[in-house]
Amino acid sequence: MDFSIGDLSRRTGVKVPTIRYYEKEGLLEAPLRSEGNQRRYRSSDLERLGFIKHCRDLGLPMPAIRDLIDLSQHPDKPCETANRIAEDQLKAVRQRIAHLRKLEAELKRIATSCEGDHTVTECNVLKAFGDHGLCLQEH
Amino acid sequence: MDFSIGDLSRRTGVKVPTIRYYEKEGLLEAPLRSEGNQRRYRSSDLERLGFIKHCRDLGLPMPAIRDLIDLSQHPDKPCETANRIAEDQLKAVRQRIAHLRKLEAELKRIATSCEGDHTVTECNVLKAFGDHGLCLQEH
DNA sequence: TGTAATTGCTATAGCGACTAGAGCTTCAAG
DNA sequence: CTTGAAGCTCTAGTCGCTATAGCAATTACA
Repeated sequence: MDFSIGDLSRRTGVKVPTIRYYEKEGLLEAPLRSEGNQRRYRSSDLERLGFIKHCRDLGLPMPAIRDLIDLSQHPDKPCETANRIAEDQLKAVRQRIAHLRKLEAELKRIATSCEGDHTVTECNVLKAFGDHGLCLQEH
Repeated sequence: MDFSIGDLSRRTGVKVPTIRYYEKEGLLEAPLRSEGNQRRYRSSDLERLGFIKHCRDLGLPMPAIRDLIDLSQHPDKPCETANRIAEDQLKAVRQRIAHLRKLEAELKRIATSCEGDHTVTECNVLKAFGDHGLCLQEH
């Protein structure tokens, strides 16, 4: 019913300094302290931190997480904002995948352009790194 | 035959402060200066900056670019290092794609979990963001 | 109860790769 | 010759942590 910051860390997989950082940034509320000034958390904090962790794992930036937390404090509001955040993040992830796929294609070409042992002067890899014109597509 | 930093910027698409930053970091050599202390570049600098730009566009971190530049200064060395850098980057890109694909799947599920108008209390999107247990796979 | 190991505290600085701003000087065009 | 754009240096900010220093509190075990 009452965890140290280390307990919280072990249970969520979020590192101790990161937990303190989240508190400073206002994602976690400042908890009560022990007589010796150490943080003492309750299970609601554990839940909150788990929420944050999952969101971070999904790639949400901290302002988006803040918005979601604010939203969850107002149970009667419509949940459009949550939907929009999820959709925006999905779009962002898809864009990043598309970009990385292009990079993958170029890097595959570059990495296989230099067969066998060469010296630097004749190295196609170095040439390919230097010359955007050799690329198959924009990236 | 002799460019200002702005010329260099326009020709390569690298922003002016970024060019100065590359110089500070040793990726670009410090160029000669005009009488009024402004940087004057030659076409070799243009080439070098183009190389750096292309590498950055391909996602190479600056230390890898430094290694490639060092390598290109020693034309007689074997080009293994260049090959390794290209392969490492290709591997890294593929890993990131794999990770983002998992995120994409989860976010798709989350973003479509809440049909129609709800209030926050009944919002499946918020629930899904909070609960890793609902995920279809690890991510 | 003593003490040693572990965990906790605050505050500050560093990471990577820029980007923004302040306050000044130089340059190019008309 | 003036005006406005472009250049200069230096510092600080971005994001999401992570590391370090130098302490204080807690816990485990003898």
